[in-house]
Amino acid sequence: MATIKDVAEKAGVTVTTVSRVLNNRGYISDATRNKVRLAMEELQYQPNEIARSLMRKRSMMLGLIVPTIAHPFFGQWAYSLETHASARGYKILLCNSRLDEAKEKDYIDMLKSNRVDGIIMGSHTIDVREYIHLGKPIVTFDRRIEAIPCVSSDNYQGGVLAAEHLAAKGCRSIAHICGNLKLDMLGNRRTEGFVDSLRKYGLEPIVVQLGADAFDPAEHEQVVGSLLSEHPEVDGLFVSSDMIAYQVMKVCAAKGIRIPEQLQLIGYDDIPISEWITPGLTTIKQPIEEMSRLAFNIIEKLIEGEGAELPLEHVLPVRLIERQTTRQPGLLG
Amino acid sequence: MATIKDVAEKAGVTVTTVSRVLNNRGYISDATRNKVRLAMEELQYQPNEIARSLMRKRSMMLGLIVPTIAHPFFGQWAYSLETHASARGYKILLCNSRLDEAKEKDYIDMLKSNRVDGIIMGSHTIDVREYIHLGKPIVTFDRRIEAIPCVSSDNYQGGVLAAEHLAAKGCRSIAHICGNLKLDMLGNRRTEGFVDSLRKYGLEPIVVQLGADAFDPAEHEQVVGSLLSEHPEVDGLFVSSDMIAYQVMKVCAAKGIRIPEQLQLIGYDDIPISEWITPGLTTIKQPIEEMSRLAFNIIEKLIEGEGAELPLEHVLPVRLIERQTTRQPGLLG
DNA sequence: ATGAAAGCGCTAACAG
DNA sequence: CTGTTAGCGCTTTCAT
Repeated sequence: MATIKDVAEKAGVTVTTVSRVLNNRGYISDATRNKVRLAMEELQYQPNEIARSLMRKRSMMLGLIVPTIAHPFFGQWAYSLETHASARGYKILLCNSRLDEAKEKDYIDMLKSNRVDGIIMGSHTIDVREYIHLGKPIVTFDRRIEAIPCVSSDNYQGGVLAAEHLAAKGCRSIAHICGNLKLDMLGNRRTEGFVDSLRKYGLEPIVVQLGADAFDPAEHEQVVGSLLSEHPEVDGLFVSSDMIAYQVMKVCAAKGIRIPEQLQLIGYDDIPISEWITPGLTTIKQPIEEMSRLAFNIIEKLIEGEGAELPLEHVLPVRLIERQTTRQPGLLG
Repeated sequence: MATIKDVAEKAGVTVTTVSRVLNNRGYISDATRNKVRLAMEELQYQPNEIARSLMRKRSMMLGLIVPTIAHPFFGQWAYSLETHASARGYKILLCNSRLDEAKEKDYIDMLKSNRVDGIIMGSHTIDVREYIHLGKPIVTFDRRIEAIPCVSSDNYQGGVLAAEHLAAKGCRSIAHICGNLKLDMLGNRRTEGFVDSLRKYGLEPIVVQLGADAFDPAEHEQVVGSLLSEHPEVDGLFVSSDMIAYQVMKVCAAKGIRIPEQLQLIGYDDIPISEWITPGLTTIKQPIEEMSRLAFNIIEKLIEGEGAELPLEHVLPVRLIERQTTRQPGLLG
């Protein structure tokens, strides 16, 4: 590939001059500017961003760590994030941590070595907590770590909404399936909100945690299966993601449990499909677009050194989307 | 951040020596090696990969261009790809082209400027075809461009399988919804295979194309809606992605069309949810894992300069997964 | 076994 | 308005 030097020689000027027209800095006569432009054209010159990054100490790269981009929620989130980032000239380095401590650490090291300007973490395990003392802008999603800014949706409120909805729909025997509560994610507050709220109604839900491998469908199915077998009396179920809700549907279909007549179901996230399938999934909608925009804005501010006055917690509202996996008003018993 | 120079000073050696222990090259006494190691520890030194890339002319970065990572198929694909890449020390730069010509070009320029070692294109528009004369390793997914290696699944066969299945299930009035055929993607062969095959049965399907904005749910819904309104006789429908199949389900639910009794439906991709929902979606499964591994292997070979003997087309088999949106054997009329 | 020096491609004073 | 020079952090001959 042509370098700035090649362009300079072809145009009969020095590299400084070429650099000037490249960056629109300082005075250049139209004549030389045109000569340089022409040389660039002819050589199909493309400035080497690696060299620029080295010089400027600014890579315009952001590290994005998610548990897995294959999960629809993180896919949408990453999409929005990348859209905002690229609109501002930032590129995204994609990392799938699989919620694995060692991998997370390796990715963080990798991102530091590659001198990304900032890191957006949608994933962190227990161990990574004390590990993040990189004097580098970070923002987390749904994970509070010390003095690191965090954007999340109102998980507690999401749990409350689900609880109130099931209670209002007449459920008496309620269960809840959530991710591993040991992972210390704000998502756990969904469970807290749900349980706290139900207790106000004098109800005590059965709570089941999924294993450490948070994205193993087979394990999920097994957990759902034994819950419904051991507790056939359950008539209301709140799960912590739409994906799990679908697995509940599968198990129910196999067991002949009708939704919502015998079991009312509420998911979390509101991924696009939830609106399309039959019965439509009642779920708690997270404001993905706002969350990703906010996360980007924060990291950009941090990079620009304007992070001082930013609050650490950014909690965005959620809302319950009522569809057909919970009973319709007319059918209320 | 500490530089190699800081380490050298702290250890009382020159940068050359530090570089040596960093790269395990040449002779170093154990004594100095340890001194250097210690200094690195104390300074929390992390080699600057940007400087290394500049020097080595090798960034260990791969550009990944997809229409949108928010689509479950590309999400899964990108996940697998990143898994293979990171296992071999490569990083992934994520680009969402939105199937927009201008954006694609910009991304390609960006990737060239950033000196990625190779590009994996899961997206290309008409215009980008002649644009790709970057003397850089590329592999495409589902898109044949001149002398560029391409991995795809057997799209034509996918169409054939769908046609045979619908015909065997007794459908007489068949329709097909596909992406924009102008986009010259191998995915179009699904339509060809489908139509060719049906004609052998003396059937002529109605073919409806989606608009240019391939991922606009509202538009999809509208297209599906008018197809089913204008052709109430349709009893078999093959759509080119599971996501569209779900929208068909929504429209059918609204119109009171029962699946599979009145309308049999086949999707494409076999995203995870398709197995869980009720009725389970009959669909054509693409071997995502193999396709991503192959794509990575090819790009790696290309980067290593061993691409000469590689064939240009890599077509992997698909298979039909029969579920409940097509009639069960026992119910055959 | 270690060091000195040049250079990767680019930017940024400082001259003139 | 343009050129000279130094340097970003690292690797790599070539000496010693």
